[in-house]
Amino acid sequence: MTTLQIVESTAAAACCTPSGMQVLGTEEAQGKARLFKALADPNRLRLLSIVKASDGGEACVCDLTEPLDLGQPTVSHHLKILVDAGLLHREKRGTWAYYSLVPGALERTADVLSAL
Amino acid sequence: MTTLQIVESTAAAACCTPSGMQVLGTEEAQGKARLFKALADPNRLRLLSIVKASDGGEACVCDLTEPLDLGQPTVSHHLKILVDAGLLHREKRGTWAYYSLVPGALERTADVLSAL
DNA sequence: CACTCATATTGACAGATGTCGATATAGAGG
DNA sequence: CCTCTATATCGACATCTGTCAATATGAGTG
Repeated sequence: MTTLQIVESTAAAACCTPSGMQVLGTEEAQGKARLFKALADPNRLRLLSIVKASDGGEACVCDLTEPLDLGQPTVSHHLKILVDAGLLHREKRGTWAYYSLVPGALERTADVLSAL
Repeated sequence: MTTLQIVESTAAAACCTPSGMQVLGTEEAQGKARLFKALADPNRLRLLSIVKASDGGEACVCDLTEPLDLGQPTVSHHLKILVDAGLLHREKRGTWAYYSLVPGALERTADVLSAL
């Protein structure tokens, strides 16, 4: 039975683990779980994938409804979750809403795993 | 409106995206979502973190119950989910069950994100 | 075998989540 | 102003999920 030190980085930036054995604190874990919750749905993964592969790196809702075979309200709902998670960026131009990957967001999420 | 090619890698290994614009297929997305589902809980993230930081890279249930402030059945339940997701390895020695990170599993999961 | 300790499984239940249909909002064009 | 068209929000519903208490399993020990 080893004693582990629990680290709660109160502020946002959880950078460069100092040293010693440290473990995710409750608050940190909640924040990171929120990120993975956003990724924990096949349709949302496909949304990210389609947006990433789209011309110009952006897509509007009407481009996303058909390939997912979901209703428009459902797609809007998933997009909102991805935006709230900081993974997608939303820009309204005229009647259309264009969604694009937040630069580096996926990479930062990947780093969370390596840094676990 | 751009036409995107949907790729369904029937077999397991989804390596080296050939070229062109490609998008996660339904089946692939489900499999990958299952992975992230396992990570989409703060207590499971803490479990991974504690196991990783533990002496010898392994911990038994009794080491994990207290820091999480959860009942033993609940911890067992979370551990099972992580094992089923291929993230943790379970080895029974005597009365105790020792859990350890599956080597490279977190890194492979991180790669899924970059490869989205 | 009887007893204990560590872990797993079961059943129940509250709360979260994904989906849809209906409706609201809001910009573009007549 | 009225009408499209694109998107967002709302309300409802079935399903999934995290948690616990109770119980089962199974190894070690007297």
